[in-house]
Amino acid sequence: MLLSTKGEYGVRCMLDLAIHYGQGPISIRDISKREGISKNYIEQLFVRLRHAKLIKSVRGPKGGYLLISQPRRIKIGDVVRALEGPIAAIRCVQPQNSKDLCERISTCVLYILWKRLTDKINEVLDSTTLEGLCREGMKLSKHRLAHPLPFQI
Amino acid sequence: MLLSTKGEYGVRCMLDLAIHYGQGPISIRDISKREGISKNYIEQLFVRLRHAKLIKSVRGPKGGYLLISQPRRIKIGDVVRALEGPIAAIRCVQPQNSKDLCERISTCVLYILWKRLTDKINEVLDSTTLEGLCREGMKLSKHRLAHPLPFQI
DNA sequence: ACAAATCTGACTAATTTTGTCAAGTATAAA
DNA sequence: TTTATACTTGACAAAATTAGTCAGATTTGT
Ligand code: FES
Ligand code: FES
Repeated sequence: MLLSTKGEYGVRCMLDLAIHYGQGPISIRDISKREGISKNYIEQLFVRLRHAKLIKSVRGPKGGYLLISQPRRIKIGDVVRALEGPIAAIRCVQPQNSKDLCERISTCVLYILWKRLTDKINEVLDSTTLEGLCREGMKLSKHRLAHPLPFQI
Repeated sequence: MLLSTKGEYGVRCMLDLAIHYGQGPISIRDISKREGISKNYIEQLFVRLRHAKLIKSVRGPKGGYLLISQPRRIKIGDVVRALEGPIAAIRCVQPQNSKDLCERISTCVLYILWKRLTDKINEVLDSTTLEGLCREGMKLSKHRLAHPLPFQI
């Protein structure tokens, strides 16, 4: 699997924030209820997202989290990378420490393949924004008017 | 990371077999030396590859492993899936057991994204064959004639 | 018989994942 | 000013996965 629950849940939470964009701070408690993800775990994810400057926090009562910029400006790739670290097919394409380095990169035919795959993955993730997902979701929900929310997550 | 060392090393070994295709059985000992991967670990990987009918074995002295079909017939996707199981962006796209299932698939806007990403990944992996890699490798080695092998792994 | 090789299953240390928990700090509202 | 709300931080830990290792059994060419 490319993503762990960190990435999966984190993107879900960011989409939740995007849906409620412009409505003031959204509390973790509310997100937790809607998405069915543990409050404590969301806190952990939001540490990373805040550190990556994708969200900001408001403390105190009526506080919560907000997207730091418009949903149209936030690429899913940014969210995923903030949560999971660099996305790559194998280690040597995005080396994190010295032991990830291959010495034969310049002549390695497989490196070319893994690099091509890595680029494709990031391309897909970076060609989708939170706003794009919101729009797709609204289109989906038009076909199922019974549902109370604008669309399901 | 999309692939663990199982996938990374396994593809390396399969490419090694492809390079020596038509030269009779190749022993794990030789592959281990060339690729710098533990003999014991390669044995484990080859269990999966044999079970997936990608390689066959010849026992006894002068024995070893051979590709079961021509390098042009073997897609990297087949190799990777044999080693790592189904390749997917997140669990619910290729559910392995009941707890991987999401109940909201039909209305989930994120499922659409993860599915698109998963398809793209498999598309890249399935559009490359072992022969393709061999050819690319030979092209690379033409530019570095000093090297003893046809090309480096 | 012997040696070269595959084959099998058990075992394990290290790491990552998937969280939980407790004790803080900041602040808006009463 | 008090209080309740909500973010913040760091520690902790069970479970799963990764990345192998190892011992022994089996097969077979010479
Ligand atoms: S696998 Fe890293 S350079 Fe070949
Ligand atoms: S994440 Fe599985 S259906 Fe939405």
